[in-house]
Amino acid sequence: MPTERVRRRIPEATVARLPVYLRILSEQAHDDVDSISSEGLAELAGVNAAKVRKDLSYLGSFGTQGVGYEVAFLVYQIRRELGLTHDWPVVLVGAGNLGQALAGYGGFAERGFPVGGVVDVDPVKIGSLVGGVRVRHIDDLAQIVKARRISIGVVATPPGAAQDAADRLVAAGVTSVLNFAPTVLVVPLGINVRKVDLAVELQILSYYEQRRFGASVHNLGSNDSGRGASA
Amino acid sequence: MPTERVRRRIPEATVARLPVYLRILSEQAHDDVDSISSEGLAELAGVNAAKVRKDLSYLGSFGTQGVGYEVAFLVYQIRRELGLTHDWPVVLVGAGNLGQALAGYGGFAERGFPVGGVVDVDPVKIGSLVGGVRVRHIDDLAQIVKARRISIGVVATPPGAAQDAADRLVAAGVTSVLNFAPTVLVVPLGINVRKVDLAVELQILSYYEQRRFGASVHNLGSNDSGRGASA
DNA sequence: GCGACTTTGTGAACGCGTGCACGAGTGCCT
DNA sequence: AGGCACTCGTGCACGCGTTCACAAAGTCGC
Repeated sequence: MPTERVRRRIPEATVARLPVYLRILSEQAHDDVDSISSEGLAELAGVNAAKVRKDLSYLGSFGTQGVGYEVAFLVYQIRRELGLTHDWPVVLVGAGNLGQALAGYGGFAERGFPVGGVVDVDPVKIGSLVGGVRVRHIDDLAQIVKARRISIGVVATPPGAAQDAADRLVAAGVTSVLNFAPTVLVVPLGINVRKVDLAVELQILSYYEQRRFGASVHNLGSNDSGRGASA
Repeated sequence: MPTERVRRRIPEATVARLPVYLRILSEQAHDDVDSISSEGLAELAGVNAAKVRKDLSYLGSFGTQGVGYEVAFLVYQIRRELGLTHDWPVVLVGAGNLGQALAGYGGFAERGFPVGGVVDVDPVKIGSLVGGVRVRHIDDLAQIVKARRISIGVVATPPGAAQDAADRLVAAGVTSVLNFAPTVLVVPLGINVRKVDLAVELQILSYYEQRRFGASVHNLGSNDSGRGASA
């Protein structure tokens, strides 16, 4: 451990939960709560208390036995670990129905991900304002990415154009992609992709709904889909 | 195994992949491909071939050794397993920015999840058309759910109203909830909840972006975020 | 028909994440 | 000062999902 301390690898499952803890803790801080136990945080997050403690232990030993965690300090530590100490401008590819909603959502900038640019291929859309940002041609992508030092791209195109959008984003220098198109993106090694797919989510729900009646009563009783709280 | 054959439990991870397989297979069928190997399907889905075979084996033994799987037949079987042999109308709570985009998206109805109703609390929005559906007051929720036999609800409200929306959905008889609000929903046992949270996804990407530079070069090389294909 | 080739289905090993249980540290009350 | 109640951090065992590897089974060419 020289100047920069060597950080241990954090399990992916834990990384996925940290943002949830962060949001809850931020709310608690806003409500002037200054201390919280793993039990309390666990209940608000809908998970096991032991899991909360183990998750937080990956960041360091920040709790005080007999008391709990100092909310403000935890917020700071999680934000630091998630890299949220500075903004991450994103570039949005696709100014259609979904793209406009995302740009206009506002929750982006608020949480540290301002829309640094919106591009599209459709000449009709270019020049129009979407979420306060002027839509530019997709050929300007590389320029926008470099000028604003953007490393996260959001794909909100129709399925057929998604792979091309991803290719252009990667070519432009983006290293993380959030994909809203119902398409499997193929990207070079080292590029991080996450997907948000409404149809998939609905079809998963459909499976459990169908199973609710299709199987025997015995199965229904032991159905694991009945986790009390979820998010 | 009497009249209805007893179906073995399918792992949650597999259930989450089946919709992806289904989409790819549907595309292949549309392109007049009538046979596909686990290897071929795996490449298109960005996963391991063995995983594809094991996933499909939960549905039954549908492949032919030396040949592969008949695309049309697989499509039928997966659709049946996911409960997609009939439509699942959904009710949308919240006719704001996101709600309108979702209703207008079109991909819902196309994939078997027609918008059977849209409700909101805002008197200004009630009566307006969103995605071809007239917005009604949230007090009509139970009536809509019962009339259309809806079992899936979509929460697209601001965070503060999400829990109330979920409570009303459950009270109205909905048994599956898709939550777009950045809130942990607490629901009774037996109710299935899935979440779609943009901020969480972006923050996860942020973590790996930050880690790309923060840690040592050694860590960078063995960074598991570099999975080649993803979706 | 028969042999070489292809591909499935699955047993088995491995690795990761979850949850339990408990030692150890901290604050509070008497 | 001492005891008690509370809570963290973590070692450990368990279970689930992934991956490998291979026998079984089918196809294709000759």
